Amino acid sequence: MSTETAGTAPAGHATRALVMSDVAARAGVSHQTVSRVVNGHPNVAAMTRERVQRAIAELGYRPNTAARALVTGSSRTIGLVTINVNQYGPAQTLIGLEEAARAAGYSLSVAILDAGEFADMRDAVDRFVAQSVDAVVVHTASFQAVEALRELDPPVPLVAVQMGAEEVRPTVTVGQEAGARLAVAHLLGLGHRTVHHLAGPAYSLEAQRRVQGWRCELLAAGAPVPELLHGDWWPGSGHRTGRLLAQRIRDGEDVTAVFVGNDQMALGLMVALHEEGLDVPGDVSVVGFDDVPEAPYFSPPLTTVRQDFAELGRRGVELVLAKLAGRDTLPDQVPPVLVVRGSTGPVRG
Amino acid sequence: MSTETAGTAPAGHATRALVMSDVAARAGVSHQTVSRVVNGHPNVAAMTRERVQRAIAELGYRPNTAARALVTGSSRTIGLVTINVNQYGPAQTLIGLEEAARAAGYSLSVAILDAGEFADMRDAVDRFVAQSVDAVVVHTASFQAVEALRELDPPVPLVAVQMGAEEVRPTVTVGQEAGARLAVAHLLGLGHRTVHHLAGPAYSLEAQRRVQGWRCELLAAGAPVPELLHGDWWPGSGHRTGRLLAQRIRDGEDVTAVFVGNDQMALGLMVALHEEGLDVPGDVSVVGFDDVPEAPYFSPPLTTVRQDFAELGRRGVELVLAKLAGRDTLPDQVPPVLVVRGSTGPVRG
DNA sequence: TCGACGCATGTTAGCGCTAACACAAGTGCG
DNA sequence: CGCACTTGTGTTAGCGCTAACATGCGTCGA
Repeated sequence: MSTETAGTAPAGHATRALVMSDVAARAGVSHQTVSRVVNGHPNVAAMTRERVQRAIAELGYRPNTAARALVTGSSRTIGLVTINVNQYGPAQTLIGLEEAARAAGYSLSVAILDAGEFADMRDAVDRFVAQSVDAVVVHTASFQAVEALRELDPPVPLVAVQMGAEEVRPTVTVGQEAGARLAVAHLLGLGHRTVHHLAGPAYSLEAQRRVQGWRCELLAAGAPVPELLHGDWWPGSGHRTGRLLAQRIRDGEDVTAVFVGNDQMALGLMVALHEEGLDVPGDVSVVGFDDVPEAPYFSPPLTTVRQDFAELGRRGVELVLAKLAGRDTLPDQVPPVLVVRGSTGPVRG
Repeated sequence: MSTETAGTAPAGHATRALVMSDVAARAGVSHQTVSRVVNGHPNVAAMTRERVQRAIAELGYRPNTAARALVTGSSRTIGLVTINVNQYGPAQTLIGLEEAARAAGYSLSVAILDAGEFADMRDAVDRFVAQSVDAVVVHTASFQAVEALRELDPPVPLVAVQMGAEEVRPTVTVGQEAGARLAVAHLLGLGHRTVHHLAGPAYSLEAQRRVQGWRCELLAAGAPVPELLHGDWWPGSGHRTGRLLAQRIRDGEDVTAVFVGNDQMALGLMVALHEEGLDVPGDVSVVGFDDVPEAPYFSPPLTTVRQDFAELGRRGVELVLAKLAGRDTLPDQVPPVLVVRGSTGPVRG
């Protein structure tokens, strides 16, 4: 038998040009049979299958993704459009997504947008489509991005993650409103007459959702709704707002509790309050949002709303898989959890 | 002339099956001419080129990446193997990489390893090779990962970023030793007799490099080299070490300056020192590493060594492009910078 | 006993693109 | 004025794989 004629590259690891027919030759079958084995088709004799698998293992063969993508139209890749991966949340979500995608046999291709701009978004999605991705996951939460998404109609499933705009598409979100209400309820429960809110930037849907939750909970409790404050997610804006609030307190305004849109701003805010001679939580209670790993080590340790970002990513992939399998899907929500630490306390009698 | 016969999908955005010959038909040329225009070949008449470009624009055509990859063997994609993207540094580097890659017309495909294990690393690189990536960038710094890399010999350029093992391959790093020496020199310059060091985990090459820098600088200054302490990069381990050091100080040990392997551990450490009634920088000066965005808002604001992670990513791509262009490359270093804030001060007289 | 059927496998076509060659028309030079 | 050479364009082959059809053989019910 001329089965072993493929003896040119036995355990090759330097020059790779292994193709399916190399494996076929070694196993003494046709390339199609190798293809069947690789793809798990049922009608292959057990012995043949084994022989082919051995040949694959011995040669270290991997099917060429491009060829496969060309003929099937699928590259077993998911495209991710995201922003601000330097922030804790998006980074964690990325990890969850990649892990779940890989577990399901998909690769992850990423595009990081500078701003959630229409053109960038469209371009990123177009690129992914040209790459024959099987699905696109969008992880951004600006109004612009949502607008851009509405105009888009890619020929592959598109799922949104943490968009704050559940109506748009199949979406997974952490319940932003629910989280905000948790925070506000906690503070009101401690006896605070009302709760101020330092929100994220106006373009952010997530920020807006948290504002809604904050307002609802206040209204539900019959508490007055103070003027809304805006930051940019970064510590510096929290710091500036802290100074501002301290000034207002000196002016006699009744500020005893602040719900801050994320942990980083909460950090800046608490530092500013300290600098102004105010005690947290003695004078002002502070609640953050996210529960970053550093939060327990802020001074004082930050009470915050935990979002399970990695789970968000995982569910995003689940949603993708469901869509690809043709199953119909409902918007999904990961519930937020309030983590009480030292930055909140009863209102000073 | 039957130039306009491709009138089926004029401004299509729903069902996409646009291929090169659609464009060719619309422009009244052969598909090869379209290919030439798309790829910028010189021998195309200006008028023809323009006509084709108009057809492309009108139809919204994008060449199919898979088909291109199949024939050229290049997918204009860079594969990134990375770890711990939830940490500030790797996340920033990812951003820098993606941005630079996209600017150069490359996509970025990512694999995030749970641990820098041999099998995982090999698997990730193999997957990338099967995907016809043009190059692989490895961003991890464990000994295991470096070992795995040594065994690997992928048929595409492989560049390492921040590996702490410059000898292995073309590499870009932030000067870890230089950064550590900066920190130690700063503290010694403030009059501290010696500097303790809370290092990152033992498996980390970066951590080891910083240890080397710390030790060298101490030896060069003729200062005693205290026992090395190890953490795991996270705030909790900094906190535990802070308690430990406080105990030692109570026991009479001479600890007035600590150089900590990253900012997160420095945060935990400072908090523990406070809890134990010690003042920073009054009793103990602390220097971190990384300069995370929160560092200016720690209590006290953290003196730290800034690494330009995004620049690292950008240079990584530069190195890739250089390799692809056949240019030979030297290991590259991004210089670290000491940022002095409030956590360091002169030794208490 | 024989045709219908199922199973294991082989053969062929073609996914959308680029590379290599083919060819017609124009250009320059001895 | 013809030959080499350039320029613009078309035609053909084939990248590595999967889908669809073809084939050959054993099994079973009528």
